[in-house]
Amino acid sequence: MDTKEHIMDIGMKLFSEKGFDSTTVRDIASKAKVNIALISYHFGSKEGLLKNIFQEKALNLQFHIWEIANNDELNELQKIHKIIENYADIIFKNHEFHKVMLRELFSSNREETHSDTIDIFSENAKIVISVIEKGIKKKIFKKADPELCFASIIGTIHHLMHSKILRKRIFGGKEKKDPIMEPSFKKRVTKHIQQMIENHLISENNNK
Amino acid sequence: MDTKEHIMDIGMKLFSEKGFDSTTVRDIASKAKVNIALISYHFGSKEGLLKNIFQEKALNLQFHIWEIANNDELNELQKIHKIIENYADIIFKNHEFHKVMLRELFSSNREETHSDTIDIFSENAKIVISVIEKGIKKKIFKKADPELCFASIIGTIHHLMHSKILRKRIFGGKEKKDPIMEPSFKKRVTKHIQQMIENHLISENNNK
DNA sequence: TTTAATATTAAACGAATGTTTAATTTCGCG
DNA sequence: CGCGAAATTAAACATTCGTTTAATATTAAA
Repeated sequence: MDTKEHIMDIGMKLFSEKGFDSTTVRDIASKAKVNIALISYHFGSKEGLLKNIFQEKALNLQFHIWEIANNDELNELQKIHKIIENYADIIFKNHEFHKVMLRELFSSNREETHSDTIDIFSENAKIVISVIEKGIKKKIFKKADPELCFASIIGTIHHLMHSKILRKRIFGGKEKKDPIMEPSFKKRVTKHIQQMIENHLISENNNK
Repeated sequence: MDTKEHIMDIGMKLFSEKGFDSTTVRDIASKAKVNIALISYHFGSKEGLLKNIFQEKALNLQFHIWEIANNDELNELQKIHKIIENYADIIFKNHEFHKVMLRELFSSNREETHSDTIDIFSENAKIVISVIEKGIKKKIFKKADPELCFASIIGTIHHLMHSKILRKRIFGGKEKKDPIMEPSFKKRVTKHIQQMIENHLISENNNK
């Protein structure tokens, strides 16, 4: 049973690096040092492996946004801050699987994983957007574009997750090493997005 | 010679929809209603077709960021605004090819197009970042994270470009149609990013 | 019209893909 | 130990992929 987990681990890594279609079962088998047939044996098929990975890893990627949005002890600004922190936490922690998910979101080659991902994303989007809308209604926030605020929050994180090379080049310092594992980088990203969104939603600088 | 252009057009559309690896030469040939052999005949190979598309379309995607950054008649805030407008203009106008480029950026399966894209992106990044840094030095901008500001600008646009389905769901209104061709949508995106970045870089709300 | 280069076609090619088969090994349990 | 189920293996499988071939059609110039 250890083999199954091992294959899923290697598979996820390769899928996140090269994409599902460009990863062959022979790639996975050789890197995992198991026989090719084991992928079909354990998961039915290559796509079955992907679905298994989704089923197991998607649980780790549950954003508890709904709970934050419905926490009466927080005002809307605090909610947005918490949501941003939560997003960054979870995505950084699961960045490999998250990249697999993003790929499934952006291509529609496999219907099931594609629509699963869409559901997760648009569900979260709706919640965040409604929090911003409520903040605007309460006049805690000034007028803004809630849908695009969400796009900026999630888009910033995605952009940093997506390309390891760009990340190294721009944030890796002189040694050009990948900063994604450093806690300071996650903090830096979180703080930037929080400040940017707060400045945008709160500041008095009401340039129409 | 018309055939060549036609194949490139169909190829770009399919590459942007399904990705290079998942698009077969038979897909392209049947959708373009030409013989399969013509792709190899005209472009040498499937990858040759991609490179040809890059060579032709990348010219349309030249961001004139350098010119904006070195325009002495603009202050740093105006430069940033113009750069954002320029980005949105060009990417919206070439969103299909831009998606192909993003895919090449995010996967490293084809060395040439991959590194080409990296160069374009990191070059632009450096220019935008240096403009923000200069603005901070001049005290036009308050302290901020220039690298992450760039990530937010480009990440917001990318996020909107990348998934047609999410775009329809969130911005398509009740009919759920793709807003990407509507000029009002581009304006809306441009204005949002400009305001957000301005609020972030200018506002007096100096939290932290 | 003739001719040679170019463009297009149908068919086949070899290589690589995901999957299956059948034999073998490993393992848990009486 | 002995036995049956599960795991693993090597080999072959059919299919699909990008590409090539050789024949035909089209074009443009002499």
